[in-house]
Amino acid sequence: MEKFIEYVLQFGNLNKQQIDLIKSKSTEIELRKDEFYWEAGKIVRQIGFITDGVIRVYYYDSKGEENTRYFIDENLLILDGPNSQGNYTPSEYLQAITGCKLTVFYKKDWKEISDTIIGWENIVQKINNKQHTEKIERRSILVSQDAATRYNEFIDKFPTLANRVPLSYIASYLGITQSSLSRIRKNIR
Amino acid sequence: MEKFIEYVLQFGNLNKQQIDLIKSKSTEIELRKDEFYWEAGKIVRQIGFITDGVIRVYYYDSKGEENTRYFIDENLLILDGPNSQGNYTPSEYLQAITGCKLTVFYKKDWKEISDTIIGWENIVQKINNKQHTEKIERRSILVSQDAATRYNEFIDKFPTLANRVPLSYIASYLGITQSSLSRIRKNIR
DNA sequence: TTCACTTTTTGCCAAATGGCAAATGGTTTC
DNA sequence: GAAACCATTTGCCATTTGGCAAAAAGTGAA
Repeated sequence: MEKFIEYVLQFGNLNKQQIDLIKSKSTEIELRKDEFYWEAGKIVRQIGFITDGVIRVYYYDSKGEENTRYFIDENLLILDGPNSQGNYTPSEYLQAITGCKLTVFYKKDWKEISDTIIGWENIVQKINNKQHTEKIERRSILVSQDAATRYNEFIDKFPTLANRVPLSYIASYLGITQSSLSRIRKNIR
Repeated sequence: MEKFIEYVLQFGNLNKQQIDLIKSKSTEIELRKDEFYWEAGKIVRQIGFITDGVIRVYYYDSKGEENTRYFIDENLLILDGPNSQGNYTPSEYLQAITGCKLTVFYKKDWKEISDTIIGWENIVQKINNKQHTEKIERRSILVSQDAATRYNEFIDKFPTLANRVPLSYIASYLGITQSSLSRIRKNIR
């Protein structure tokens, strides 16, 4: 919980009363390895903030191939549809690839926070924009560099992940086959 | 101008008075081919909406190579920093690659619209989120598919562009060399 | 038209990557 | 420990892509 507050305070000020409101509406949950946070086609009922662990976001492309779009790690706010109102049904899967801890807010409570705290929407928007920008920048690297460089970028960004998650996930994120990734790792050794 | 109003109305309702306010604050500008809309390092002073033409977004990577991050075409709202407030200095270049027409709003006027029209920020946020999502999805395709497929996606998305802009821009967007792209086009013919 | 300049295509070869299958290594279950 | 199962590495070869330079095609100015 504290992690979430601390994170939010980077984007705007909150007084004690407001912080208490947020705390009172939050719930801590844990996901076991391989458990899903979202599943494509199922309505999303909560807003989540990852405090520990890593989640993998993937989808199925037009050929039915599974594609890892990105990994999301600590200090990331998982909003849902455009503005977290109404029902949202994602087309992606969000799966915990390590044990994860999240601070979550049910839609109704989130709305109450929005309605009560002036400036809350603005803060959330700032966070959302920052996250989007980072995602696009990371994706850009994945397009313009060769596979070994892409893998190194991945290692820089997720140093603890390289040896903890299936190679196939990483390969799919980098846009190469598992065999190629295995050979790249061999060369680095 | 009408194009902008029409676009905005897809995301929320506005009454005549509100529409008139927006119209009164807008300016139409044109960019000649190759002219810059943004330049890295220069403060952005306006919010723009493209009604005609195509703009290329590029940056220089750590090796000093120019990389085309994406093309933006009609009906795209070019916001600046997280919430279009204060001064924002981009690290990207936005260059018109065809003649372009834009509806623009100066920061001060944009703020007045925000302050006057209740729900405006919400509409803008919806637009922004939609645009971000589309960008990420397009980038995803660029990572997971082979070069010919990527080029076909590009043609689908920007059918009029293929023969109007330098090959090097397209190649850089697709993450391949110009020679490779030339060969891919040869195979398609 | 001719010249100068830029963009695109092509040839050649090296390097990177994919596809497939077998071998190896690790983990879990009984 | 043995067997079954899954993940990773490796070999082999075909295909794709890159790097470089020259040729060809296109463009604009005089």
